[in-house]
Amino acid sequence: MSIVEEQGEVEHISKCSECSSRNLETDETRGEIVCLDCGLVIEENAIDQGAEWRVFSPEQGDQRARTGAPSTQLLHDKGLSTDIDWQNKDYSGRSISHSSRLQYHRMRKWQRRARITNTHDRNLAQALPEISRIGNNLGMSKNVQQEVAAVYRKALEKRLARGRSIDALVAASIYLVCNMNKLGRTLDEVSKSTRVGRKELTRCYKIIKKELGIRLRVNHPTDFVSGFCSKLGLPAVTLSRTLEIIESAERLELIDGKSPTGLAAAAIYIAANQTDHIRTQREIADISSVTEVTIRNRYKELATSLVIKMK
DNA sequence: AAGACGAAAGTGGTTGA
DNA sequence: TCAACAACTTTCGTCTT
Repeated sequence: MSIVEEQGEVEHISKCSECSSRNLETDETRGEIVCLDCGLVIEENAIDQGAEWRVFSPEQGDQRARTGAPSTQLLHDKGLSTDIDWQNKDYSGRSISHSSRLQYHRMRKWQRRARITNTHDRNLAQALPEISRIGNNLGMSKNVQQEVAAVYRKALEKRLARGRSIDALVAASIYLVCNMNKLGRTLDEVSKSTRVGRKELTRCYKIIKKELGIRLRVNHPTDFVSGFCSKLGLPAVTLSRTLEIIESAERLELIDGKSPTGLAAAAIYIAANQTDHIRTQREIADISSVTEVTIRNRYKELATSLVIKMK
């Protein structure tokens, strides 16, 4: 047995809690662990605990290892500033004299002040914890949160914070990164967990996207399918049937101009019906942020074009 | 009674002049 | 900047199971 196995990995998930299958897949950009047999999302905010560099031999490991935590976008100074220890001890652990103590006290005070100097830093110091908080709330991995922080920094450099609330800019950065990584988070989800209204959110989102010159592929219905199926507790058969339906819809050019969430919801409605895991239009509407009416219209359209008979 | 259906009116976003 | 337009939502009465 190797050393790694002996130590064991804390809380390592090896089995699906639903069907006990060991056929699991880890999606690191999404921060999700998914069961390939029943489609259940077992872990939503998995954190990538590995090192960010790769090692092919023990010597390389020694060479590449370094002291301190890796630099992070999630601290306003990227975790690179100096800390003055709070204990009044010298390097060998002995207490220091009264006059030195006063001197260190003054140094600590100025160090604290010097860290956050300008409005730029102050803004970051407020925004970055917010990104972590909301990111965790939405089940985003640390990697993705870092990406959000990087986008936010760029937005700040372009002076986009002028006259806008920090909250709105944070929310927009989050939504943008979600779209960049095809994480399938809806506008509503982001809006709800950030206290930023839809209108303000889309406004900021567009501005950042334009100013940073970010081009995105338009959201595709398939981006939402696994998330929706999981929320509805649907098995893998239904999931794959849904994907088939969307694929054929795409061939018949029924996709363009329609909302991807609506299409995903309708395809799921049909697939659930066909695979005997029936869900009502209401149930699907609730989790997909589209109305029953839209699901109805879409699924009627799909059913007639694809010649599908419902039970 | 629950779920599905469809009509009608209203809303917000996109496009093109 | 404004009007036209398609997609979508809300609301509500009716039908089906």
